[in-house]
Amino acid sequence: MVEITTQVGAAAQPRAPLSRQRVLTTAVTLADAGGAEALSMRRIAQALGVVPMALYKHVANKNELLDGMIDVLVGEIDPPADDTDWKTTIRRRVLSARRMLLRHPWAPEVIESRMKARTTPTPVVLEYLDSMIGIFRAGGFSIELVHHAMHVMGSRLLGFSQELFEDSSDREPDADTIAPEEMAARYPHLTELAMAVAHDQESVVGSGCDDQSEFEFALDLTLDGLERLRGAI
Amino acid sequence: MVEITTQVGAAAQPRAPLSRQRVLTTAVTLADAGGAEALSMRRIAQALGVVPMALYKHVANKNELLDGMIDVLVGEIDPPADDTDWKTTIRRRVLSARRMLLRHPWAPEVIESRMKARTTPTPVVLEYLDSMIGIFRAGGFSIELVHHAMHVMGSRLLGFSQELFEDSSDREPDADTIAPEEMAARYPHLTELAMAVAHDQESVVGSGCDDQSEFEFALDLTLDGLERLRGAI
DNA sequence: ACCTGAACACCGTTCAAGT
DNA sequence: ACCTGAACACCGTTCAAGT
Repeated sequence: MVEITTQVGAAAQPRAPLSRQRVLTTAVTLADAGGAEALSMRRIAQALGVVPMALYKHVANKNELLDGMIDVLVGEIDPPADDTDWKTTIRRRVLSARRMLLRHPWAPEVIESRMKARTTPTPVVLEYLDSMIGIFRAGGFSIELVHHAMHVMGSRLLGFSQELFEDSSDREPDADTIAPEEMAARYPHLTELAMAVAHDQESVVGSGCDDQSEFEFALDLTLDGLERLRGAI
Repeated sequence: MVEITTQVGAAAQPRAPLSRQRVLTTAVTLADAGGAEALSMRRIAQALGVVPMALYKHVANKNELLDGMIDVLVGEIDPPADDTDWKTTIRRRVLSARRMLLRHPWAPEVIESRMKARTTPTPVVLEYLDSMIGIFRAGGFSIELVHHAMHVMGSRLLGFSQELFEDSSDREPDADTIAPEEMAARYPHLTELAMAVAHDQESVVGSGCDDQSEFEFALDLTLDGLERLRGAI
């Protein structure tokens, strides 16, 4: 009964042989479905129909697996266009990174935790950063200003500077829900802002705040600020 | 033997009675020393000389404990000055938040993970955000622009927009160290930048990149950009 | 009524015993 | 030589048994 899957072929190999790539993409799929907390060596192995120890032939340990997953994500970011100005190229690429991130909401947390620990980013990430720097340089930025620019862009380079709070659906149940009138009394400014935003978009069904255009607003404010400094620093 | 610590006093109570505050500050101290991964209910209990289950009288579960720890950190941010303009007030407060964060390097990861999950931020965080919004409003910002501003500031409000990579000391050992000449060949732009930064600060002993001034550069670029829009939006 | 030890259902990773 | 089951040292949390 247990042997059913392997006894058919002459070579007696599992249907699709395990590979680093297959381990990584399975892990990404698992995280997409269940979040970062659903990622365990044991569960990945189970999803692949394999004993947990089999994974250790393809990744040294869990941290290396997480690094590999980040590489998979960076690979999903569109390559730079080479037929337009620096600003458009950077803008498109960052927005592509953001789209990637929306497909993998667990990524910021994992990237955050891994960037704290690693000695050097993986070659894939280095290549990506190098390419970004190259775009600024080709656009006429001094190396000093490029350095500032990379810091200013910060995590936006990888598609996020985290929204302080995710949208309201899909949350843990809230223990201490507060009455709206008490909310308004205690946090008057927050309430004013929430009402203004809601009123602004009364036609839209959603959360009352368009994260995408807010992201673009921040991105453009930053890019415009950098452009103003180009040549001056 | 086991009874030694409790049999002395008449009331037979542990030396310092457990309290939510003591649980939280102990957890913060533990994380400061060992990072986010060192934070376990069992270890916190051990540090308090208590059985793990005793913690559950003061926090509902680990997530609520993490939220409580974030509240402790927000409490460390200096209150706003009220004798100066909006820009100085925001700037000082954000820099105070950043100093808090430098004392607690595990915080961004924890904040990131908790903000993904919670329904509503804790009252302490809400109060902090409300106060920030109030400063912008008092500075003559329209509610629409304040909304944009809060998004633009993003995680910088809590003292971080994460440095993509931490400084080089205190890292995991690096498996695949690369030869400098191969580094230069593969990542020319990255190398140019690294060299320029190193040369820039040859007098300084440290990592060759002043994170503090880079943070301030990004902060000021953002604040200046917002000021330019004040009144226009 | 209160407290808590043991237990449950998990982890990542090691390692020796099996083929 | 290769593979892997069992084991180790952990988790967060439940719950019944003890006082």
